[in-house]
Amino acid sequence: MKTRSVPKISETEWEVMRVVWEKSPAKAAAILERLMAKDPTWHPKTAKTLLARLVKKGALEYEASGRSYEYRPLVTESECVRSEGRSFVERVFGGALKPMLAHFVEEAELGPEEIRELETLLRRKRDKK
Amino acid sequence: MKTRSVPKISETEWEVMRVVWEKSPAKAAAILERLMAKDPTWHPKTAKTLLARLVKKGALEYEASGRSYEYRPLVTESECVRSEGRSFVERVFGGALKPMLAHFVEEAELGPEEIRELETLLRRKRDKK
DNA sequence: ACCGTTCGCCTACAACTGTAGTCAAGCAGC
DNA sequence: GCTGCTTGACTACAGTTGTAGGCGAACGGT
Repeated sequence: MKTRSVPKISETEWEVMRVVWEKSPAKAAAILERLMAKDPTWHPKTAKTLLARLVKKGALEYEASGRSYEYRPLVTESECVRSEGRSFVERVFGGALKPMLAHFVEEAELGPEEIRELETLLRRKRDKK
Repeated sequence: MKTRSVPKISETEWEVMRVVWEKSPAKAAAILERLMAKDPTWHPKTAKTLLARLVKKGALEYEASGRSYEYRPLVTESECVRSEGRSFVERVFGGALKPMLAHFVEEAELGPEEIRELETLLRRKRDKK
């Protein structure tokens, strides 16, 4: 699996990307609407600029559809999540995964339900190994 | 515990901060030396600039010691880790902790040793709850 | 006392970010 | 067919980040 390098998605751009992943393919207007639903302070122009930048970065592509564009992702959410995750662990924990997991397990507000799910994941991981 | 807002530490600044946390209090020269030990491409001037910026941001303070400065952190590593962690989960997972943990458990290269430690953490978490 | 070395201070500068305004072209209704 | 709203293209602009250069003061050796 060739990890064709994922473009670096900035903080605000992630917000946009998450909408596009969710509703792809989506028109700018629809994306904006969704963004504003979550956070009414979004300005149309700002969203537009970000879409354009994401296209330039190669994170999105568009296809003209009548008067407007339909955007769709060029990178998958998991790719980006993996990439951001790696960079995060690298930056904050110097690459050490276990301390990172330990930290979050401590921090997290997890219900017993979720804890059990994670335990299952770990067990499977251990066995499969 | 008043979460006096942690200044935003950038990618490269984290590298510097990790050294300072490790060796505090430390003179610029010592910090630079440590940085170069890990990555010889560090330029003295660059490190200096970052130290100054971190001071301006309120992440470090210094105290004159003879001809040079001794730097020491004004924010603890855990504070910063918590803060970065929150922002990361927010940005990439929309705030959902469990999916985040699940992701890393899947991704991670963990030895059976480490898996057991994590299982223990989870168990304790569950019982204590 | 002089000179090179060391430091910190200020400056530079391009790329990237967040945030938004201007402009021109086109479709939509009157 | 003309007018106005929609939409994308281009422009703006300050703040942050990565990377470093120049300058002047002080230190340390000769």
